[in-house]
Amino acid sequence: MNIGDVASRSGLPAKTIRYYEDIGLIKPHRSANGYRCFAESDLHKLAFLCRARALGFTIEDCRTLMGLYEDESRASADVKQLAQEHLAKIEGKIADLQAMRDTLGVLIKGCAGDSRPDCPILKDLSGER
Amino acid sequence: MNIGDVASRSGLPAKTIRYYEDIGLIKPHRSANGYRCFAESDLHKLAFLCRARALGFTIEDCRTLMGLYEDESRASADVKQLAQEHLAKIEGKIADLQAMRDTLGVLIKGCAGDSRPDCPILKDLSGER
DNA sequence: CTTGACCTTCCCCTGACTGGAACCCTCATA
DNA sequence: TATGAGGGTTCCAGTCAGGGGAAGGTCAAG
Repeated sequence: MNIGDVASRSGLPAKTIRYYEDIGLIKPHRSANGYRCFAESDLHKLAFLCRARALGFTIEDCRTLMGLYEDESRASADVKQLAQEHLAKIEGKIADLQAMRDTLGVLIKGCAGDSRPDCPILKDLSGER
Repeated sequence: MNIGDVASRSGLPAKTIRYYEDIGLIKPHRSANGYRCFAESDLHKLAFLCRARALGFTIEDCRTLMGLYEDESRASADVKQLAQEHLAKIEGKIADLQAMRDTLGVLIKGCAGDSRPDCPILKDLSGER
């Protein structure tokens, strides 16, 4: 398969696939004309990466996960720990964003949103209370 | 004030303050020795920026917000609209992260987390069902 | 033979900083 | 007077995960 084929079948842009080769996540062969030549196993890896990235794992996490996936003698505890640490980070981000949302919601609610200049949003940002 | 003073009083690292000058958000004067020389109004702006960034506004949003803050004839509707657009983005991010959290939570729950290799997390990532 | 779709490498760009090197300024102390 | 600590300055490079686009090679169809 050429890169366009694996791109459409894996759901990843060709640019991203080249980048993943660059950083050593996949190692496709080359045809005589210099084109990358992807095996089914490469496609499988790319789909794996696509799903892991969609779950928010970093590239380095993905590298580790692929290593665990290919290691027949892995312990599921190692995978679970990685996933739990990632989950904790996601929950931290959610909490941060929710705090922003709550503050912003209050400010927006208090703002008339008309043609007058008086605005509690700017008042808050400027430190007035 | 020197940069160290405004850094501790505004809550922003000195590096960040230099960066904000670089991109034109603030324009401190210079002393004879070449040091940046900050007025109270600069400190006020930096604190404004610090709070706006903490609410997740982008630098470009902050630039707009500062402009509105300094424009005595602004309409609060303009501020409100910016804030509402930002709120919508935050809510989108929260929804994305919650979806990740939920999926990840299910996978983690199903993983024994012991020394055996069998792992539903890897199974899911690899596309098996 | 040409056209258009595909592929290649290469380099720069993103946001919002952060780290570090190399150097300058000021003040207190030995 | 030398020196050392603790400010400050500029500039360069790196972060993360790719995206955009240029310049050029390859291939199948008409």
